Amino acid sequence: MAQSLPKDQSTEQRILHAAKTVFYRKGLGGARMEEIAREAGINKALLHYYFRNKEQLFERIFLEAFEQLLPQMTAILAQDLPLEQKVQQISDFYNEMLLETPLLPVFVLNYVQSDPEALTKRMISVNASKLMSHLTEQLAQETKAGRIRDVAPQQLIINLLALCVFPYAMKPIVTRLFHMSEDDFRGFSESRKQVVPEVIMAYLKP
Amino acid sequence: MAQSLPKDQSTEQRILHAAKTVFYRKGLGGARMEEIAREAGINKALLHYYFRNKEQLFERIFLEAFEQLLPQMTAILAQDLPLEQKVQQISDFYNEMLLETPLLPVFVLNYVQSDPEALTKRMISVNASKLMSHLTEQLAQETKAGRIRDVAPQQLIINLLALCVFPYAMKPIVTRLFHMSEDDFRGFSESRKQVVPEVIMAYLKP
DNA sequence: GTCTATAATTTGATAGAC
DNA sequence: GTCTATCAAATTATAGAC
Repeated sequence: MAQSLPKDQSTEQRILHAAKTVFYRKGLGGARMEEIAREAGINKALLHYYFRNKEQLFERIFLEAFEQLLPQMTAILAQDLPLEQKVQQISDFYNEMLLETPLLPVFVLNYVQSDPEALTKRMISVNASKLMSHLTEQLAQETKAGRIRDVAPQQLIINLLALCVFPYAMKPIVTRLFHMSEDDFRGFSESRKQVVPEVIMAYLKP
Repeated sequence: MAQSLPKDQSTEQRILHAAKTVFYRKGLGGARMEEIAREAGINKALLHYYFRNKEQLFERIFLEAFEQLLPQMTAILAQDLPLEQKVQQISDFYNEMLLETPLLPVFVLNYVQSDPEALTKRMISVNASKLMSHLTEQLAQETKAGRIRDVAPQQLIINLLALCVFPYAMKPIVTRLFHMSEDDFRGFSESRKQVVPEVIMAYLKP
């Protein structure tokens, strides 16, 4: 615990940061403990001293990543706000977060796809029942008031998530396809903040 | 299971099919040659007899997968058709193809993300210049004619691809989130064929 | 073409000194 | 807490018989 460096990160913190870097890029199967250790500036033995094994270290990284993906959207949707504001908040949140962590979506999706029990064994219940009923009710009200047309809540959620997340999942392809520099992509990301709500609200327009 | 069937697939075909199954699910790093051999009903030695090493086998699978992702859309967009029909064709194509091969998107995206040179070293030029100029012109015409509003071609392409592909990239999460059976998901996929063009055309509406 | 057996590496994990 | 050295298991790849 007693770390000599006052302002520097603790060894555990550096390990977690290194693990994130390597796991995000290579996945569980492709990542090497050796590489994580090197990235953290230590050796394998010390890595195993902090985290008994690879699985345990991965678990830590994966859960934190997953938490940033779905729950954030459900949290915003659960608020008591006009629909349009929710959509804007979600768009802002994802586009800002994923500009900083563009590897996160594919990292999560890849592991979920590779391990059929990735979600079940962690009781990631994705407690959507309450959320869905809340959203369904809000949509019904807005529809009744004639402010939006009648659409399925599931389709809305999927569309919203797709428009927010997918551009980052394909970042390497997007940048190559459109000959974007890192700066270009930042501008693109910024523009998505407006485009996503535009698309969603146009879709909802009566 | 002796494979003495005359019209049955050749050994090479069965290997490729097995490799697809395993690579799609586990990725390059997570896949085991042993598992591919078992899936193909042969042993490792014979696997190496047909494909010298893992990389070479993977290359074959990856390139075929990538070809199904982007080029199909560009091919449809390059046709001489009204915009709305193109969008519908693209929606139909992806939703039908990905219902059968839902693991494909994450497989491709994961490898592209894991290897920074995945695209460059294969001169996957993604020759979009010609496509982009063609699409840009069509959008300009439709805009001038007052049939659609003025939107950036890049945003349109990304939106279209996101709406088509992302639901399958998140299939495990979607099914869990909405408590869908395989049959439910088939219905969901079918409904996407209409939803995607609805969203896109609403976005384009003046 | 297909197999068994085995070589050659890689890699996750541990032992033990400091 | 951190390191060096090393083990044990897993995994890719090859040799050689049939």
